[in-house]
Amino acid sequence: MAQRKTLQGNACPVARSVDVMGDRWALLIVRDAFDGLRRFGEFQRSLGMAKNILADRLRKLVAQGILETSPGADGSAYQDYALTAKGQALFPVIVGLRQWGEQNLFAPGEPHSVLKERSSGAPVPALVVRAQDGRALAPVMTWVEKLPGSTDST
Amino acid sequence: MAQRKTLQGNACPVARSVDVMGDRWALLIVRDAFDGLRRFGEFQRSLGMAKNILADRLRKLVAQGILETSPGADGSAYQDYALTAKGQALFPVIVGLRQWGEQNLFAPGEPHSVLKERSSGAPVPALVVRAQDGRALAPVMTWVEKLPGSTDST
DNA sequence: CCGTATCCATTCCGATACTG
DNA sequence: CAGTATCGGAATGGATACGG
Repeated sequence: MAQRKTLQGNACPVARSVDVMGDRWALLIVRDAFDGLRRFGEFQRSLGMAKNILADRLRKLVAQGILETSPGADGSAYQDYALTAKGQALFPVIVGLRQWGEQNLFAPGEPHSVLKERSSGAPVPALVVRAQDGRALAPVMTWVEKLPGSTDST
Repeated sequence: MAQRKTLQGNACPVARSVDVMGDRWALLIVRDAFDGLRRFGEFQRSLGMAKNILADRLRKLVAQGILETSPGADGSAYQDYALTAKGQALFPVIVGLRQWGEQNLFAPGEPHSVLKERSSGAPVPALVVRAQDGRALAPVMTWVEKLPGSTDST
C-alpha cells in the first residue's frame, strides 16, 4: 500500500534526477569519487556509514551507470569504483551544492573543507585543474539555445 | 540506536547541503516554488504527495529559512509560501539537476518539461528572464577567487 | 580487506478520516 | 481550502557477526 512513488516517467527532468540522486548518500559517494576515492573501504571510512548500506548504494549507482567497477588497480581481487561519464556530468550539481552550503550553511568565518586534489593519476580532470593556485570552481548561469523536444508544464 | 546521523557540523559544505536538501521532496518543493507555486494545495496537486508529509516538509523548509510564510495574498486566512534569498540561491542546483536529467535520464528525443514561466508578478526574477525567447538557462564552470576560511580535506 | 547477511530501531511515506 | 491525526507498510540506517 505505502508503495514508494517512483518519479521516473515523470516529464520533469528535475524529478527524475531527484529520484536517482535524491537520497542521503548517493551525492556524497559521488563527491568522494570526485575526490579520487576508489575502494570500498575508502568510502566507508570517509562517510562513516554502515557497510551494508554502502554496498547497497554502490550497487545502485553502478546499476544506474553512474559508477563502474574495474578489477582492482592494485593486486587485490576486489573492485574499484570509478565515475562514468554520466557520473562525471554530475559535477555542476556537486559544485552547486558545495557553494550553496558555503554561503548559507556556515557561520561567517567558520572554516570548511575545499575541493580535494586528486591523489592518483586517474580521470576526473575538472577537479585537478584547481590545485596549483588558490582559485576555486564556481557555477554561473549562461545562455544556451533552446533544447529540442521540450513540452510545457511542471 | 539507529539514530540518524546528522551531517551538520561536518566540515564539508556538500554534506551540510545534503543534510538539508537531500531528501525526496525538498528539492521538488523548491522547484515548484521557483515555478511560482505559493499555496499548500498547489504544491499538493503538483507533487501528488500526501498532505501530512507536505505539511511536514513545508515546516522544515520554513524552519531552515528556505521558505517563508506570508498571510495569504488573496483574502484567505491561510499561508503563502515563498522562497527567501537563501532559497532562491538554490537556483544553480535546480538547474544543474535539470540539465543532468535532461542529458542522462531521457531517451533521445523523449519529450520533457521546460522551466515554467512565472504566472504572477512575484520575485524569482532569474526564471522570468527566460520567457520571451526560446533560450534556456545553463550552468557552466568559471573561475572565481579563492574563498576565505578554507581548510583542507573532505 | 571486501563484502554479505541478519537483526532491529527509526524514519519515510501514502491513504484516509477528520476539523475548522 | 488548509491543514492535523492516525494508521500501516516500506525503506533507511546502524551494529554487529560472518565468510572469502
